Amino acid sequence: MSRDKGITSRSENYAEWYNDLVKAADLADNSVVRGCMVIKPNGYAVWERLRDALDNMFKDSGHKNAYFPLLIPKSFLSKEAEHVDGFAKECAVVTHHRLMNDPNGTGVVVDPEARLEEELIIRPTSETIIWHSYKNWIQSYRDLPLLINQWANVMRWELRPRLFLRTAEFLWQEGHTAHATYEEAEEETLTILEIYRRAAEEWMCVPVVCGIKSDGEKFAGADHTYTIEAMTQDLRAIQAGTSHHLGQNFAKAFDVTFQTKEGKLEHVYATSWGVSTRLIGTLLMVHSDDNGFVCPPKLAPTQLVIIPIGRGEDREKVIAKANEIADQVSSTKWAGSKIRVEIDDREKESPGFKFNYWEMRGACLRMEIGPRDLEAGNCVIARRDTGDKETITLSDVVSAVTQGLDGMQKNLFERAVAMRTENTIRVDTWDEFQKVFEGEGGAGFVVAHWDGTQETEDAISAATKATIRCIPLTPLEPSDAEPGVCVYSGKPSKQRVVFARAY
RNA sequence: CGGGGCGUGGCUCAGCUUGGUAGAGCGCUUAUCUGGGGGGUAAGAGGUCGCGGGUUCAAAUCCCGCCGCUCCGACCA
Repeated sequence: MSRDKGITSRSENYAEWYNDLVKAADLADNSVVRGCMVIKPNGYAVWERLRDALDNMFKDSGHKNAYFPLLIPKSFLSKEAEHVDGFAKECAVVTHHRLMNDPNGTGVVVDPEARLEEELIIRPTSETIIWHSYKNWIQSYRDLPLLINQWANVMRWELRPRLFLRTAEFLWQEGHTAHATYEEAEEETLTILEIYRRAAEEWMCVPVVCGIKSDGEKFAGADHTYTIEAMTQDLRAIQAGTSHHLGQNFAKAFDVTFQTKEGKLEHVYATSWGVSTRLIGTLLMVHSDDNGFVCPPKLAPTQLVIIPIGRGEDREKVIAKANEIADQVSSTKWAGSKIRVEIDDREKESPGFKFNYWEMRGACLRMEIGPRDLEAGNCVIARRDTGDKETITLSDVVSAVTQGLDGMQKNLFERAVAMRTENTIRVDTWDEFQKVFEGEGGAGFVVAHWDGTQETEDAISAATKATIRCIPLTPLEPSDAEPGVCVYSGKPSKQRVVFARAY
């Protein structure tokens, strides 16, 4: 009885599949305002888990949360030259503070009398407003390091929005730290990069390449940028998180100095780092399938769904048993929190409908229990990632569930690693390089030598639409770190870098 | 900013060429049978046809103007 699932298959149209998936999994809607996104409870639940995991790691490494305001004076943006270049083109601007009834008709219009003396921008990122504060917060070396994070929304006026991957408004965290030395700031950026790697790999089951961005791809206003890069099922790269060493650029722009032990006045060194709701998009693109959302157990809103089967007297008995099992399982802890269980006892929907429904929504494990099972003292547990069904005795339910969750968390990561490994290739000639990127879609990670120049990077990108995703911190294979010759220019190259088409 | 496409129940769309009482599927409500991979039957509810003007006895349909959305291109820590 396989019917149209309502989700376009990945092979048919990957972009369409993604859109269908977000809808079918009930994660988010487009808002009436282009580019803005309504995050629905099922989607927000995933974000909350991820946010909590990250927040704990930030706190454990000495960071404190604070909150800086949404609106920034327009003049602040231009204090750091590269920064304004990077963001000016995508800023929403507040020009007025009042509306009035339309004198010529119905509705309201902007009151021309209420123009702001200085226009405000809605933060595209908060460096400027934060460094304005830091100037007053920091006087002595004793005030350092200053380790602050904030959870906030930001707005970048995107012309080509896609739910979660690129929206005009998005949720994120942005860390902003100040340090006495370059080296300390460097250590901070790498500490955070490691936290991002762990969030991706240990929570999201998404393997990432940790690396440094080329100058062309670094953050506007940074000295250098570190990144974690993941590979999606359509073989593109996606930048999942960045950590920037800002040098003294912002300290100089906002005149943030501190007095050293020796009594000298010096500019502080800064970092900033962020991950956003784009991580949800990354998660979807890496694991989900043609039946819907596949969610790593640690992040899943529903880890076990129980579907009671049967009618009349049977139904009552089965539901009673289901509740008993749900209580037992949900009082058990897995990976540090109580197992999230739901019983789908809706009467009208058929069992088959519910199977599909929960698969779309990303439930990790499904328990089917009916009159036949009750008599035999059994139930059936199915796993979302593999589709495997197993009959188990009721006394083993708790261990079967925890093993199922363990197995799925492990399998998703291993599967993603395998996909990445299969689609990472080494290329040494320009002919071959171009051939790999023929056509429109992703072509995996291409690990090739690069002469280190911006001109070459631009030329390669213009010819193939592939960009340098990063220079890996740890070579993917030991030989990647050996010198060679640039795949494009033939000039000397220190090591191989990762090229890909990117989101 | 350039080029295409589309606006009709909650959703997806048909109807428009050739003007004549607004339709289908899905979803929703109620009843009933059903139930281990998207069930069946029956009865219902729900629409100023994007907005404004024009032509006409009569406009979802023809004409003019506007608005909105969307796709492609350009752009994008």
